[in-house]
Amino acid sequence: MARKILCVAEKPAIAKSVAQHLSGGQVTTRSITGNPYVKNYDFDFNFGPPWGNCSVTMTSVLGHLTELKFPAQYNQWHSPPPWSLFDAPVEDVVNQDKKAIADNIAQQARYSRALFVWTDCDREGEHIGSEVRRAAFQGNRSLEVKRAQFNNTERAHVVRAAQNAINLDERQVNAVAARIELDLRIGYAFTRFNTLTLQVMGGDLSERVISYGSCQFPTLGFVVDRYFRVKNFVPEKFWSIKVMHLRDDMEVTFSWRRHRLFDRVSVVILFERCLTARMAKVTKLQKKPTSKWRPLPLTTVELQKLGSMYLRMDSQRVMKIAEDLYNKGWISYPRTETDSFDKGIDLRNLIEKQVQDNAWGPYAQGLLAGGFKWPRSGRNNDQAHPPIHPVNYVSLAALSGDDRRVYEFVVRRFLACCSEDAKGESTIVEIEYGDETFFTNGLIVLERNYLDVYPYEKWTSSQPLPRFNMHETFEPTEANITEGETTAPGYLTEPELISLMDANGIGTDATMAEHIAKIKDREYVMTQARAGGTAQANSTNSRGGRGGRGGRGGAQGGSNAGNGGGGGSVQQFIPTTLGVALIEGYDGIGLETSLGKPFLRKEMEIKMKEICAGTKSRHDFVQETLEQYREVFVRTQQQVGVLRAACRKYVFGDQP
DNA sequence: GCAAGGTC
Repeated sequence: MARKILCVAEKPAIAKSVAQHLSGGQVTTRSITGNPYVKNYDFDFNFGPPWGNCSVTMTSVLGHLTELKFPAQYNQWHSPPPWSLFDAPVEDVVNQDKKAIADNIAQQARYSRALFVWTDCDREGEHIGSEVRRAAFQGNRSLEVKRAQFNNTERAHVVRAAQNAINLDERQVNAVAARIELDLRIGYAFTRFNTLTLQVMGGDLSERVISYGSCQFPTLGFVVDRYFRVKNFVPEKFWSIKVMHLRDDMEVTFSWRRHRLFDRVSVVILFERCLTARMAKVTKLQKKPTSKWRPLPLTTVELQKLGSMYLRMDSQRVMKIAEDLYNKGWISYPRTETDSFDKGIDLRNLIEKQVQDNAWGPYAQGLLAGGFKWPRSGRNNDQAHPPIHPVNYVSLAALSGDDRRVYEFVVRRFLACCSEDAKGESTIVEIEYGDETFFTNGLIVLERNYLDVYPYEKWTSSQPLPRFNMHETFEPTEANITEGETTAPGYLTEPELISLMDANGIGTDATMAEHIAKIKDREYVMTQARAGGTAQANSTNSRGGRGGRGGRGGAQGGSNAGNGGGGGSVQQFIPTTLGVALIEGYDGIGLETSLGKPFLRKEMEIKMKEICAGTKSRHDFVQETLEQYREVFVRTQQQVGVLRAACRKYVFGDQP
C-alpha cells in the first residue's frame, strides 16, 4: 500500500480525537506491544493534493522520546572532574521506557510514504516532532515529512490542518536542542560541584545532594529574597489627616490626597492650615458608570495561583487534579498559556452542556437565552492549546473532594468568561480644605452579571453617600491627625512565587509546580501556614524604597491581590538555613550573573527566541551560554571559601 | 546521587 500516511501526535488523547475527526468515525483501534497508553488508529482520509485519498495510521508518543546523556565514562562524580562536563561528549538516546513507542513508529513507517507530525505547535512540540522523525527514519529512510498546524481539536480545524501541512521548523528544533544541552551540562556540572565541595564540611551536609538547576535556583532565590526583605524590615512611622463629616445621618470619611507623610512636623503644619481655613469646599463631584471586568479565559498559571488563593491547594495538587479531570474527559488540556478563545470554537455548545447542573445550570441557561458575550482576549497565546474549559458535564456528586472543587472552579470561571462585566455607578467627591485636597468614593453595584456565577470575587456597594453640591462650602464635623507604622511584608506565598516565576520566564506551565516541589524536596525551603489565614496578598504598607531594606533588588514582579476564598490558610515559603547559605554564597561571589538570580535563565529564554527568529545560530548560542556559566564556575572554584563561609554561618550557626 | 522538558 503505497498511499499510506503515518500520523504521530504528542499524546494519546490527541491521536484519538484527531483520528476520530479525520475518519468520520470509521476507525479501527489497535494496541501496541510494550506500552499500555499508546494506540494505533487505522482509517482512510482524503488529504487533498498532492496526497489524495490515503489509508492512515495515527499513533502518538508520550512527550519526548529521547534523552540527552553523557557517556558511561562520565557517570562517576569525582572523575573526570565536574567542569569537564561543559565540553564532554553527549549522546541522544531513546529512553528505555520509550523503546516500544519508537519501535512502533519505525514499524508503521516502513509501509508509509509520508510522516505527518501532529505534536503540539509549541517549541517543545517541534523538537518532539524531530525525535519522531528520527524514529520513523529508522524504519524508512525515504519518508516525506510534513507537519500539521493546529491549536485545538475542533473537527473543521483538524481537517484543515491535515490538508495544509507545512514543514517542521528547524529553528525551533534547534532552540530546544540547545536548551536541552545547556540544562544538562550546567545542571550536572554545578550539582556535582556543589555536592562535592560542601559535603566535605560534614554534619548535615555530608549525605545530601546539593543540586543546581537553571530553574530551581532562581526559584529558591525568590524565596530567599523575600525572606531577607521581611527579616531586614525597619518599620517607619507615618502621619496622615482624616476629615469626617456628618450629614443626613450619614457619616462620610474623606481621605487625604497625599495619603501620608513620613514627617510629623509637616503634617501638623498642613493640618493647622486646614483648621484655620475652617470651611471646606466641594471642588469635584463626579458620578460615572463603572464596571468590574469579567475574568479572562483560564491559563495554567492562573489556575495554579487561584487554586492556591481560592481553593487552598498547592500548585502540584491543583495540577494533578486538573490532569485527572482532563484524562477523564471533563476538562480541556490543563497545560496552556493561552488566554483567548479561537474564533472557531463553539462556546454555546459547551455552555449548553452545563445547563443540567442544579447550581449553575440556570445561569448557563440565562447565557444561552441572551446573556452570552464572547470572552475577552488576553495577550498570551501559545498557539498550541485553547484556554482551560469544561468539555463535558459531570455531576459534582460523581466527583470526590478536591476534584469537585477544581471542576466547579473551571466551570464557573468559564461561564464567568462568557458573561457581561459587572456594572455599577461610582461617585467621587473631592473637597479643598486649607491648602489640602481630600476625597471620598461611593459605589453602587447595579448589575452583578458574571459575579452571580463566580463567587470567588467580591464587589459590593459602599455605604451610601449623602448629597453634596458642587462649590458648596461646609464645616467638617471633625478632622484629625492619624498615626501609623509601616509593616513588614509577609513571607512569599505560592501564588506570589508562581507570579514571579512567570514574570521572569522560570519554567513552563507544565513544570513550575515541579520546580517548587524540587526545592522543597531538596530541603532548600519549607512551607508553613500563615497566621491569620486570609488569601489577601500581604497588606504591605511599606512604600517602595522606604521600608524594607536588604532586598537583593531587581527581580520582584507584581503581586496579585486575591479576594474571598474558603477556609484553611495560605502557605508561605521560608528558606532553610541551607537555602539561605546557597543563595548568599553565590551572591557573595559577586558576579552580576549570580546563579541565585533569574537573569541568566531569562537571557537564555531571549536567545532561544532569537534562534527561532533566525537571528542567532544554535552553535553560537550554546557556546556563548556555556562561556558565561564557565566563568561563574571558575570564579566559584576560586572563591569556594565564600560559599563555605555562608554554610558555616547559616547551616552550622558559626559566628563569623 | 545530578537538569528541564514533555506525558501516563
